[in-house]
Amino acid sequence: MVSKSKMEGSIGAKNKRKILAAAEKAFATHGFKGTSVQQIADEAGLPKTNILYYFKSKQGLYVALLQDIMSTWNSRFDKVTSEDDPAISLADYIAEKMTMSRTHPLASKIFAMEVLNGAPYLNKFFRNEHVAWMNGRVAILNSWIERGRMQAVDPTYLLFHIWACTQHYADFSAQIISLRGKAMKRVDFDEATRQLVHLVLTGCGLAVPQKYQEASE
Amino acid sequence: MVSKSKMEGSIGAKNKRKILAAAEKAFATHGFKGTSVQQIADEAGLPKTNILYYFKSKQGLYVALLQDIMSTWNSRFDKVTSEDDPAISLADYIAEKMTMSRTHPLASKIFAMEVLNGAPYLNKFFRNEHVAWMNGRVAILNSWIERGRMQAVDPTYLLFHIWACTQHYADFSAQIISLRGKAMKRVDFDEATRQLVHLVLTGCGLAVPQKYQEASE
DNA sequence: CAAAAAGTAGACCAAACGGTCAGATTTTTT
DNA sequence: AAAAAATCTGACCGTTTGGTCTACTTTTTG
Repeated sequence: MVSKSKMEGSIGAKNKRKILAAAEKAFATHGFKGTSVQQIADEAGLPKTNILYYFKSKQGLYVALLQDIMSTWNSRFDKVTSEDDPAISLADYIAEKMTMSRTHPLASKIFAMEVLNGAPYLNKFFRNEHVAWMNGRVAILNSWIERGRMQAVDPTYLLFHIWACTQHYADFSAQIISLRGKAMKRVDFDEATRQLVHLVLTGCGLAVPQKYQEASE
Repeated sequence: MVSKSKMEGSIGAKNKRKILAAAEKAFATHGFKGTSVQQIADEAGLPKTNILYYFKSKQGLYVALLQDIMSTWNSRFDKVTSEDDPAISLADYIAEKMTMSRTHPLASKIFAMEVLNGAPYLNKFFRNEHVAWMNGRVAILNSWIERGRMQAVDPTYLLFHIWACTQHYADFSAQIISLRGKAMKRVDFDEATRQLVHLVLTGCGLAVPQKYQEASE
């Protein structure tokens, strides 16, 4: 029989997940310094000492949370090739990122705060995996451009702009809610996605795929 | 003779400016909670007690800084009318906001952090002046659309996307520097501006004005 | 079932922090 | 020059915080 002390469903693993969820909520709302271990403990329904038991320190918990967040940021766009259709690939990527902002806004906010503060814990990740990812995607975009499948825009800036717009809906939700007078519902996200897909694809000289033209998919 | 105790160049006014500049730097780098009054004092070259003398409290200083920042965010776009040219008006607005991100990145970061944390000190501003500004600009954009001077895009989402992209260059500079391998210089900002103007204007069915097509203005 | 490992929990501590206070010094006004 | 206002400064204080230590309980293992 498999040892239970290292299983997924063990007490330890369950509590770790509970703590990470509580920490995500607290850090996203008050920042790293603005969050006390006690707050996370209350949110998780556990005594403070237990948090320090499962994670060596507050910083250790934060780093673990950051890694947890980054590991969920995989996308179908990671595996797109020069043979794929530019319009559909980009539109789907934008839609995917918009869904992320709608379903995981806290993760986006924590990432944003980390980068705002100079990304002290992400700089290594940026310089390694992230640069490699970027180079790969830029190469694909350039190959599309060379083959005349899309207009000659700068791939790097294009990706920056896609990230900026999609993440904006999670990171700046407070401003968006104030200005709209109401929160963004599912249908609003769908409409924003269509607007953004139209903006980006038209801006790249691409036709907007059918499913992003009227009703949502 | 005018009383000197209330003049611009008086000791008090000069120190207040010095403190605000130091606070901007510190808050942008470490957040509100992450910044100690002592750090601001050191940065300003003044004893800690003086900071509390000029501003009642740390929070009072933060609010004063926030107001100071918001008061510098005026734009020529505020006064654009239905008679103006959509392409030039939007392109100039984008260029203006990009310049802001290049010359005042700290202000942008503090604003971003405030909104990320739910905008507790800006909600009133959002619900009043900001909503009024928004309504006015949306009306102008809609009038352009009605007259067939630009494509029928949603003005609200369009403005969100412009803000997202332009502010991204200030707020996410750490990520951008890591991915590019080097900081954004003046010429890089000019290129990014051209790319963004092209994306947005083309996406709105507008022709890109001459001065945003090749070399910078 | 007994030993070991994992998890729970209260008491406690040193450091950091925001803020106060009283008094000294400088600048401005009359 | 004297009074008044503004500015400066060190000493000090109550609170909060991250983290440790120790002891107890539960769960897992052999």
